[in-house]
Amino acid sequence: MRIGELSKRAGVPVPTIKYYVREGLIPGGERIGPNQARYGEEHIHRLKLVRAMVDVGKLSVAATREVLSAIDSPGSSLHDVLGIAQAAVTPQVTAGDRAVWAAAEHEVAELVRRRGWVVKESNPARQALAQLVVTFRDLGQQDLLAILDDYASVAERLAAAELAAIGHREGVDSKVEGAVLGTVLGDALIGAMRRLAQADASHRAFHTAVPG
Amino acid sequence: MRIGELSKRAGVPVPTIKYYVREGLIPGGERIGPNQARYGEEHIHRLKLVRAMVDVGKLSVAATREVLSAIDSPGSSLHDVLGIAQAAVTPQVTAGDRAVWAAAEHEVAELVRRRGWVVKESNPARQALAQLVVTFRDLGQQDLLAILDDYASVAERLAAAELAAIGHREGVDSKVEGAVLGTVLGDALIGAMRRLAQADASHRAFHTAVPG
DNA sequence: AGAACTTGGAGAGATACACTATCCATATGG
DNA sequence: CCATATGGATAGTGTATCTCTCCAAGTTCT
Repeated sequence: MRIGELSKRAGVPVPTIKYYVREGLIPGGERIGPNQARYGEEHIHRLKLVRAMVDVGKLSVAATREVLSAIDSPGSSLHDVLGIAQAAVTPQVTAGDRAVWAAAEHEVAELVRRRGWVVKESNPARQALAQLVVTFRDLGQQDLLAILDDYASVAERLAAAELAAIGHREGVDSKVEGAVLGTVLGDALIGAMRRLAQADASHRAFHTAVPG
Repeated sequence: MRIGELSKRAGVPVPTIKYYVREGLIPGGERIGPNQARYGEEHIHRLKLVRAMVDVGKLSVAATREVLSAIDSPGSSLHDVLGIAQAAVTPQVTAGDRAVWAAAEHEVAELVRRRGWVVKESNPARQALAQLVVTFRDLGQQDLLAILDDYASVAERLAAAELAAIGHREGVDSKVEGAVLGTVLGDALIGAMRRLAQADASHRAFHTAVPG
């Protein structure tokens, strides 16, 4: 198939496909002439994958490229690919006050220890969580930090469920893709779900309690 | 205090403060002359609030303005403010295939019914979730949708914990701010937590299982 | 008092990102 | 055969978030 058909079937404009090829997100077509190339089904899937990460998962094009190249690299394990995907979706934090920051990092380390989690010191999610802790404190919302453990136990359950679902699959490639998509799209998924549950909880608390 | 001191104490550059005032995120100082204005402690807090939403919560300046004006408006209830905050953090979806889309929306409605949740038809989280469902399907990851109910029950628990924590507070303003920050920063919080738990789960599954 | 600096306000410029548009020398297809 | 499509490269667009510059009017230092 040529680029026009690829564009139609994947629902992506031709110039955008060219852009993605330039940026290294998808491989170019198989060259069959000086200005002709052929594309296959795998290009369609790859294109959908890119759109899922960029549009739905809100990854930048650069982050998407990193995740995809991790998926592509043949030598890396599922665990490694997951680490790269996590790094790509975790925003870098902006540093703040030294002492406050150190305290927050220690608090995160303490939580990890309490849970019995094995997490590398270098995992960027540590800093991300520490920044949240600092932010809540700084805004006088320290009482909300009491539910950190609720978040932790819930996260544990989600991770287990996700990994179990992926474990049922056959083939490493399929597992890798599932794990990465779980990481990238899972944020949006739990976010949307949280909002539905929150709307319901808020409804219960503030409407049914006030009859007439 | 003048703008220079405000800048130092809040950790925000002077031009950025001016920009935020222009954009209506923070009120201007109390005018005490043709080119003099005075700022108070409340400006510091407001500025920190803005930075938390923009930097940590990744809200756009426009979305931040909407959330803040909801907080400011005296007539609205906690439930209303929560709805506005939710709308601000929920990304608008890009439409796709009609039939597939309707099926996904129905699936979401079914989940909501199964859970016994009371959620408005207009809640944007419905579309967001439907888009996720469509995306997973489109990528051949429909088996991952089996854990939707896990996500739902977990979300329920989080919403309850959050509302309970806020319920302990005194004063409506304090509750409102807590609820909004829970909504806006909660996404980042569960995201970071999920990554830590996932790293641990992945470690367990793929490292301890392979001795030597 | 005079010099140097700061302020408020507004418009212009800078930077980054993710596309789009244009061009042109080939190919293709009805 | 000739309008249309293609691949590849370069340039341009739109959006968002600052950041810079300017100026007249204060303020602070000495």
